[in-house]
Amino acid sequence: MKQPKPPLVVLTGPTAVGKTELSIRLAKSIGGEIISADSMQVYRGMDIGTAKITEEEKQGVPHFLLDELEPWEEFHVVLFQQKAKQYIKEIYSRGHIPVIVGGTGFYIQSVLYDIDFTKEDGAETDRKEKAARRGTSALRRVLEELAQAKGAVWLHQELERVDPVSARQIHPNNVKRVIRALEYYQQTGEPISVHNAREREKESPYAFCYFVLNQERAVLYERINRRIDQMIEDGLLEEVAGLREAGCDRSLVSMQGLGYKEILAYLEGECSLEEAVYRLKRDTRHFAKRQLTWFGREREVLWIQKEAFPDTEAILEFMIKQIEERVY
RNA sequence: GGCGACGUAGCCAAGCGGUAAGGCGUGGGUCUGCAACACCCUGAUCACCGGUCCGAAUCCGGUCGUCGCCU
Repeated sequence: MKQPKPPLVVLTGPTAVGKTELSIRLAKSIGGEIISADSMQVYRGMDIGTAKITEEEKQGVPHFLLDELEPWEEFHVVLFQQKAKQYIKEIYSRGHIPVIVGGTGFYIQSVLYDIDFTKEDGAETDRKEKAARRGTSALRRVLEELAQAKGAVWLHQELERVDPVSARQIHPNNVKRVIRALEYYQQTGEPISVHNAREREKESPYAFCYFVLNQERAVLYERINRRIDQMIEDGLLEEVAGLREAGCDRSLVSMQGLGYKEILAYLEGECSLEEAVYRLKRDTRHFAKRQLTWFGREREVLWIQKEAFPDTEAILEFMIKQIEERVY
């Protein structure tokens, strides 16, 4: 007799496609509680630039992983996964269905396939460094310095030596990933390519529905452009200026978020406001495109092409039907 | 009407006789502890016609177009 898998609903899609609004309607009709899978909305005080849902818009639906950290705290997949799993458990205990909503595909993947991040001891050994250096491990720092001093090609050759499979998969210029692979190998003695291959085979522990809301590219881009103009009107400049006064600078992961790094560049006199807005729009469009490629390679995804439905009601109906078939 | 400048991919733009740099945008892709990150791939025969030359985007002539100045 096999245990029935617990239910899980995922609603994602490129930025500005309209996930938030739909998520509330969905959660209300299936008795769901929402877990945000968004690497920037976890931060307090970053509201306008992340297009965070307001209290009012939540309409009483519980939300998690929103406003849980200060902008100078670190956040990454592993943390996300830990917290999300905890919340999922709690939601089950209330007899509700967890609905993961957000555009960070990597985060979604980490819980959906319960990717194993525990092999490494990095998190332990770094603890004392963490406070000072934003969680950058000593080993990682050494590798970063080596990359700086000896160059990307040299570093890549080091990887070639210990993990030729990864070396072939990671472009030499992608220093960040080369470092990660090297770091993994040095900490575990196992090539990360072996780990990745293993994790990739995993079957999800959940009975899930993975919805990707999408719409015609041109329309989406238009929405993005408009949304950014709106953010400026709503006071994005003030929001970023406030964070800056609070001591946030561009070295913070949070300040690398779209809308923050561009406006910070403007506030620091690096470019005109017009230029900053132009870059922000462009980078956001690029981001949406990258999100779509990501979802395109995920398995078992249910695409919802907006223009194929007459209205939101019809989309909701489709989603509920899918959930009934697959999740219960 | 006259004089001058210019006309290179969707846009910006180098080249100035030897067989088309680069940037941006666009499109595609990678990603398993920084992921709203990082990274990779992606296009033209040079307005048109004729001439000179072994060879022309590059020189000459003409046509068309754009811009500026002048009457």
